[in-house]
Amino acid sequence: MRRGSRRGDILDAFTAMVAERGYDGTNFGDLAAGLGLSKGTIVHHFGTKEQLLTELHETYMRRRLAEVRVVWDALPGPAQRLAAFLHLGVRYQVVDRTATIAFQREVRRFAAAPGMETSRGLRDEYRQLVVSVLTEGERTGDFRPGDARLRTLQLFGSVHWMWTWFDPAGAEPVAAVAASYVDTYLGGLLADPSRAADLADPAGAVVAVVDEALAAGRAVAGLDADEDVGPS
Amino acid sequence: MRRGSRRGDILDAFTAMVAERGYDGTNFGDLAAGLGLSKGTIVHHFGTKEQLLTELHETYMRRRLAEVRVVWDALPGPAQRLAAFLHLGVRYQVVDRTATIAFQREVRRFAAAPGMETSRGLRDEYRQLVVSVLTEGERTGDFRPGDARLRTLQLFGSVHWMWTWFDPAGAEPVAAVAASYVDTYLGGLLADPSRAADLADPAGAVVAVVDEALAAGRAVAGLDADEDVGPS
DNA sequence: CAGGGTTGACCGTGCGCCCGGTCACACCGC
DNA sequence: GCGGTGTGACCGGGCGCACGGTCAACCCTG
Repeated sequence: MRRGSRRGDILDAFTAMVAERGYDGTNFGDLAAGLGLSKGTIVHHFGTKEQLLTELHETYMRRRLAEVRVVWDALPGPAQRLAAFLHLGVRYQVVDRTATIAFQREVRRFAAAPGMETSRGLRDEYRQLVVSVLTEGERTGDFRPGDARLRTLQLFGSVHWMWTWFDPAGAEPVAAVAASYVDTYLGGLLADPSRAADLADPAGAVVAVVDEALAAGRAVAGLDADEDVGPS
Repeated sequence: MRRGSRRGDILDAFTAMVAERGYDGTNFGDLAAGLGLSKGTIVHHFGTKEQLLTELHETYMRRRLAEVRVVWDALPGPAQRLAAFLHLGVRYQVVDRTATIAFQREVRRFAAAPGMETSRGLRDEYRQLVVSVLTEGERTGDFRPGDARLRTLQLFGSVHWMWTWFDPAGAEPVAAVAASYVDTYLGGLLADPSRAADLADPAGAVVAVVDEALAAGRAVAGLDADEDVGPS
């Protein structure tokens, strides 16, 4: 609505194209053609292709951190918090799908790129939150002792791999995937594994908070519907 | 040492470059320069860049399936087999590192590409083995009931994400990572979680078989040392 | 001398980015 | 109200380059 709606359109289209084709496969020509404007206009707004990517990454991570803040405040215990993180991670395959794919498919490649310091900082912040939840849970005795960093990376891996196979139009609903992941993962961590079922339950308290966080996030972003962009 | 040493050299160099820069970042010019020959020679041997990638993928998957066959024969129970799969998956970050990174960093992108049918078939075969181990283990009562496919994908995810962060020269030895992953994952699956520690143990029976399988695989490939190629 | 291995000049294409310029509009003193 | 001045979105052609791939000729080796 404001000045710069054009800018937003360009970033959105860029995001969609990166999700479909990857960064290298995305070019100004097709992007401009799809938007009905010229290559020069895109350059005018963003300067370089790299800048487009930087903004994509930063806005993405900021949305994620905002959501985490909500669950963090609403859920006290480390077990609930960890379960919520996992539920959230899985939900991104549907909630903010296009951006999620665009972001996840090549994160590693751009992690060390110049100009990406900010977004890398945000990612570190996110990861650190999970690590601290794990160490906290070990301290309280909720979790069996173990390496918090490795466990974090194990969790991140399963979530970051999802864009690879998950089909939002498929038979398997996201909630079911999240439930399965939480059940298995938390089952392996909890000192009392019988608690896992409750934390995984799609109708349980944890998921209720997760839904709330996602709704809040969508409100901030301006309720952009998540279209069904499938990567190629 | 290998038949068509020239061809082998080119494929090895290609693999190393893809691991470092990705497929798009890999070009004939640099590749040829690095090998001390001309672009034309590479084209003469392989025809297209795509062909290089196809061979990389197929040889990679064949090596992996050969290893799996060894553990499959040596280990009877589903719990042991599953643990061995995970140990193997983690070990690839060191054993066949360069090829592993070249393979994993963009698998998804080329999954549906024409000419990749064979390698995709091999990947399906590999995945199906894990799924069948999981269903078998559920039948025998070793594992708690759950969705075998989702659990497989969860496992694959954590393993496929490793190239992203694992540093073979770092303080954390692979065996420790594997132990942690197995302990957590199997702990979440087993009807009797106390069995997990034994399956994860780096000095245990499962790992012994895994080592054997990897040694056998390396013998077939012609004992190429695994250099420390770090992705960028 | 046959034929595979190798060369290096060359081609066509696609892409990121630049740049001179148009146009609509807001703001100004008069 | 009106000419003048500035601003910023947008255009579109094109430069320069890098890359995948071609090709005709050369050089060994058996």
